[in-house]
Amino acid sequence: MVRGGKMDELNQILKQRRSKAEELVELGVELYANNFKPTHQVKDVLPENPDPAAPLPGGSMSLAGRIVAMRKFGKATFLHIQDETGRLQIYIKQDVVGEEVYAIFKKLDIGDIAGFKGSLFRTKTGEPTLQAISFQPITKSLRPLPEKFHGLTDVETRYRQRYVDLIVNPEVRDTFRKRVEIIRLVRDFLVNRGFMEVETPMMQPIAGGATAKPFKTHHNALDMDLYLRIAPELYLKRLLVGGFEKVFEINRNFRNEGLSTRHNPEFTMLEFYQSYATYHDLMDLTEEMISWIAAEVTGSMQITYQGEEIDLSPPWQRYTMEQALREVAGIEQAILSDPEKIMQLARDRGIELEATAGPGKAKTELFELLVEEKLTNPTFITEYPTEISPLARRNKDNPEVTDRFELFITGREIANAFSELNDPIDQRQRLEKQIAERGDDEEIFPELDRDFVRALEYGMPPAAGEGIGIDRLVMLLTDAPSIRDVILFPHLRPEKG
RNA sequence: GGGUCGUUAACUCAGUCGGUAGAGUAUCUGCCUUUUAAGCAGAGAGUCGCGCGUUCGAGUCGCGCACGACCCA
Repeated sequence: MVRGGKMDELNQILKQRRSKAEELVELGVELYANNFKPTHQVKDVLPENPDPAAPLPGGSMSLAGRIVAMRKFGKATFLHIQDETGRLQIYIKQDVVGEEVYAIFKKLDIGDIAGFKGSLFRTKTGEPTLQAISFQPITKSLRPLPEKFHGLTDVETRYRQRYVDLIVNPEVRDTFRKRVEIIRLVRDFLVNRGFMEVETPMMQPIAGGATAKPFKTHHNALDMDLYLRIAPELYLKRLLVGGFEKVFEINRNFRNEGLSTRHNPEFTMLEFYQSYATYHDLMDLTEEMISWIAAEVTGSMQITYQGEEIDLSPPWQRYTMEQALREVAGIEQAILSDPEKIMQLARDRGIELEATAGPGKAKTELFELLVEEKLTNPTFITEYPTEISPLARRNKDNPEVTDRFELFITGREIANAFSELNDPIDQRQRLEKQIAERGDDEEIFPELDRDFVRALEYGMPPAAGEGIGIDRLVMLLTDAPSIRDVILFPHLRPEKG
């Protein structure tokens, strides 16, 4: 839906607001003043105790905020202002502020930002209220806010004009506060365990570390193509070679693929790497980190996601992929053990296997089809086939699988981790094999990252690394149905086509 | 990419069988000094997403397009 733009110039309400603004100027009011200094925020003056008898802070105070509701009674008005910390009722009446000041006040609109000075009292319903002795218009609003009762619900407008969404929908503000808190907690958790936060290139000459289509861009001065990174992995491992033993990065990745309730083209990823650790160590760490964050953010390790009860208290279920196919999907071991039979089963289920695909690929596809969505409570899946895990270390006892896990919660992949492959010769062969098998899609794996292999040749300590999709974690902990609800400005097509 | 649904006033939504475009909130005017979805009386406000077609006549029917949501790939 196309809204805004030149049509608005004709709109009655906008005209009225502009003419009110002119009237205020004629009365000597500065429409966009910047000299009001609030002494308090709403949270400072409201008692934590909702008891209507709780004592209120005394004395004179001044607060600023956006006017979000107004009830006018001729010569007196009740209004609510909203600042970052909450809403406060204000009572302003003519015989206190004087006729001239009150006449100016009457020209304010819902949506304007204003400052009020006064002292607190309780109304007869017990609501803490600022009795204004003076006020100052601070910022004139030329556009009306959405209706007070239903608010703004149109999702398109909410995403396009997130600023309006944030003004009128307190739960949206809460979600993004929680997002910030979750990221801070992740950071605290890792820093407290001796991890060092680093920044690695967002623009890379070779977009490696994952299998995805990258965005392409161009550096003019160097006259070279660059790719927005699809993962920081290969750079973080270079740092392990360099001698930093525990590193992490929380930053954006970019993937040039479809959009959905779980995919935004740019999304936030945590990746961390720990030298001398294995993927088993990271399962323990992940359990501890996510359950702790959940308790900090939601107050409990038992959460509800879209009506489903999720128990995040450790220990979490751990299955090998074969176990999951057996226990959750009910596939017989005789089939799982037979490469021909498992590939046939995959084809029978409608999975298209490329000529180069082996039984590992078939198992992975069957897992995604039959098991993933059933993993509601946190579940680690281990022993991913080597053929789909080019960067992971082979299992010592069974080279067909890797020392890798993925974590699923609410049927969605939340984390992916493995003991890192640090044998440069094996690494080179596996990357070359993957490039050879990439098919006709040349945008994926454009070429071998020779410098990465060279780094491994200097010797990378044994390490385990993990990626956690921060957006999905935030969705889980804020009960958000769509990734767009946890990204402030999600990607949308332009308004005017 | 495919399917389904949606797009009407600033916001939230009605709109019957194809026959003058509706409500609540918001806005404006008047009354109103403890209200809180304040109240009472009155008023103004529309490119019915865009285009083409069918028809005497289209918000309504058909086709196309745009944007969005959900499902599928």
